[in-house]
Amino acid sequence: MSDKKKTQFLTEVELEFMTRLWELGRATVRDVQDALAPARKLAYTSAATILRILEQKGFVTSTKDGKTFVYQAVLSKDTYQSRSLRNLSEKLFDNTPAALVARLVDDNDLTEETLGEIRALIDKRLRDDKR
Amino acid sequence: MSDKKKTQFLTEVELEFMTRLWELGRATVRDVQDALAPARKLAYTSAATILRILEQKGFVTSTKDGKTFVYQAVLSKDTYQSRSLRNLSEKLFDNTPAALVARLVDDNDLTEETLGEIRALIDKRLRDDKR
DNA sequence: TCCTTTCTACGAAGGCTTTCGTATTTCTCA
DNA sequence: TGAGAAATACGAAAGCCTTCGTAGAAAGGA
Repeated sequence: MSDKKKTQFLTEVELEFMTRLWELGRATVRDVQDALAPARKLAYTSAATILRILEQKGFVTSTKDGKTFVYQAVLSKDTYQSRSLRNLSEKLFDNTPAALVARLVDDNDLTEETLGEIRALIDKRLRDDKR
Repeated sequence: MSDKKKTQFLTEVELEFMTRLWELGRATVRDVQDALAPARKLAYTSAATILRILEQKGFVTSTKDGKTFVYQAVLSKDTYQSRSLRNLSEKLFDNTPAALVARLVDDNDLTEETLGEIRALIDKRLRDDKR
């Protein structure tokens, strides 16, 4: 009666929590709460609720250690990054990844160094494909 | 008493409408409704409500043509693309655009042709920067 | 003119998100 | 063993999103 698997994407707060879980690996409610930004004062029960919801949605699993739940991400960060990029490309760039990169590199904030890194990535991928 | 300017991002349906407006330029409620996918049956009043909300949020403006409102995007698609990419990079890629591109090019769906296009874009940008 | 069509204005319903409080259970150790 | 600390379970409140219906205004033709 759990995963209805309707929602493919994380809400704002859910992403915040998943980010902590991706960093921490296995973590309790307390661990995650402590890992939030210091300014982010969230009641313990609120943190517990978010993790319970994430489990209902199938994004994390829990095992019990004594009386305490230990949570772990099921959805990997890599997978979610890919999913998010595919979605953005589809919804905002006519399913044209090159257009997405074009917009990214047009951004004035990008340093020449970053651009160089990006080109190196592409070159490597093109070389690897050749094999 | 309008733009509270809290929300920087469009909701799902708002993006759907903005996409039509970006394509149409100036458009009435009826125009936008007609431009939606045929399978997407949305009541006329629903479409009118969405456009009214978009105006409240400052994403579009309207002028009156007779008794009818004509809407037009204030937020450009380019701007919104940049904003969305910056947000994704920040929230999911540790503010590292190169990591975003790395994930994109690791995606198996990308053809060699697309990769070539992307590299050309980077090269052009690097060349332009030199001047 | 007045009837019909088309539009705007507005509110309400239902669902989801975020936050938290209360009640209950479980563990620990003095 | 029993009191206190810490965890879970659950629901409620407030706010936003999406959809639509009703009411009323505006326009135009028979």
